[in-house]
Amino acid sequence: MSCERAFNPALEQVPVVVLSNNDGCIISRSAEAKALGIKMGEPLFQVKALLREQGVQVFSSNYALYGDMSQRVMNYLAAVAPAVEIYSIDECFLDLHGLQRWQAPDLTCYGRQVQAALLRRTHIPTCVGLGPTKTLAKAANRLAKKLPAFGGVLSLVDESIRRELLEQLPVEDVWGIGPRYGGKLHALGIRTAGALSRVSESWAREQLGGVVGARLVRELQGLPCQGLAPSEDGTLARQRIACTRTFGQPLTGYPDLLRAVAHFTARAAEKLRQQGSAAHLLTVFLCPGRFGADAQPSRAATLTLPAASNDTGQLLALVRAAVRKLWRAGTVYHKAGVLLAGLEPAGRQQLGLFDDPALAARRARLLREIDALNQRFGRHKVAFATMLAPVGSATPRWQTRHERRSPAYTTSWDELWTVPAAG
DNA sequence: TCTGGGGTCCTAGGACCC
DNA sequence: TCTGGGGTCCTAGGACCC
Repeated sequence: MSCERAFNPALEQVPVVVLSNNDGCIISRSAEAKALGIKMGEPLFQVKALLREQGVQVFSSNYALYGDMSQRVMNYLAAVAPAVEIYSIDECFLDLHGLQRWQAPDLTCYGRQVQAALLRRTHIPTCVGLGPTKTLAKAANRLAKKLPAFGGVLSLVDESIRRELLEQLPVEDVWGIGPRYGGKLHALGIRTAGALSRVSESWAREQLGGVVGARLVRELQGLPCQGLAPSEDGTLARQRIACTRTFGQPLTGYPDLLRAVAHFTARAAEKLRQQGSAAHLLTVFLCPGRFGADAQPSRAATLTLPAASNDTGQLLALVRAAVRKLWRAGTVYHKAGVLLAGLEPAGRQQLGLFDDPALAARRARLLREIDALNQRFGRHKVAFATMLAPVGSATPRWQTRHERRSPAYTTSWDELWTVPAAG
């Protein structure tokens, strides 16, 4: 929502929401939209009337824009902190050990400077939470968002402040307490983060899933149990890579389904190569409807590759076999996906007895070139034949709906932001 | 009556996160 | 009519090994 606002001043101070893929659910809301009672994750069709009545501005998600804006924010943070861990598209942990200029009581000033600089550079508003553990930093961030008096920056480094403020944080707002544990804790009389920080380790182990609960409580007490996940560029190497989509319109035909799954495979393989991995396991699944009368369980097939691969062509050969096995005539499919697991660093695969190392090197080079072309000219401009529909056919029906998407202001020459002339 | 004591690997399921 | 798409970690249990 903040990315939309950054390029469209007319969205300031009015209710704005952003939709999930396929324009299905609401996944981001401005404060004004929250105040109208619109909930996170709510299906669009259930609130359509309310949105119209209240004049809420509605956007399809625009990941080209959000991803690029996220990178700008993360790049700045990486420049001002000794180490960073990019936790999600809109969150980042900074390790401040070794930060020379700023010491404990001043860390809030540091937080304010970072917050102000981000707003100036990217127009993205942020909240900063500081603490001796990740869990306390998250708690501080949550409180900074909830209590306007702090101006979006709060430190829980000081113990007496911590004791006081953790009492004001509902236990279900603690990082790692979801709906299940939240309900359980309330039933057991633990209602705030402060109360949770005072339970014994053995009690935490018993009630909150073993070692996970024990770590959570220790972190609340200020004893670090999770370090920064190390990686050079701040991104985490994934252990699994998936690409799954609900289709724009349901599919029944085998060729349509195969083309859709082939696209997901190509995308998953790109992500795999991007992080320098190769996969041993490939899962393909096809889902009929999830809702209504003709809802059926999804069918999946997992294949083991003889040698780890990140070669789209090799993966497609297996995917083709899997789809042929899973597909049933007459079933209406709403969603499909590809999952890659058993990842290892690429290029370390044992060559089979009859594999030709020179050929493998040429394949790798070919894939690098294809990735570079698609990076420059647009996703899947160069594609494998399995992905393609006959020449001249209409837009594939499986493609995601995004009827209210804003322009890719920062990543496409054709959609650059234009500044209205003064006067 | 009496029935060892270690391991590993994999999968499914449950909890959580954004 | 219409319901997203990614991820993580842990535990228990089964199959198998010596």
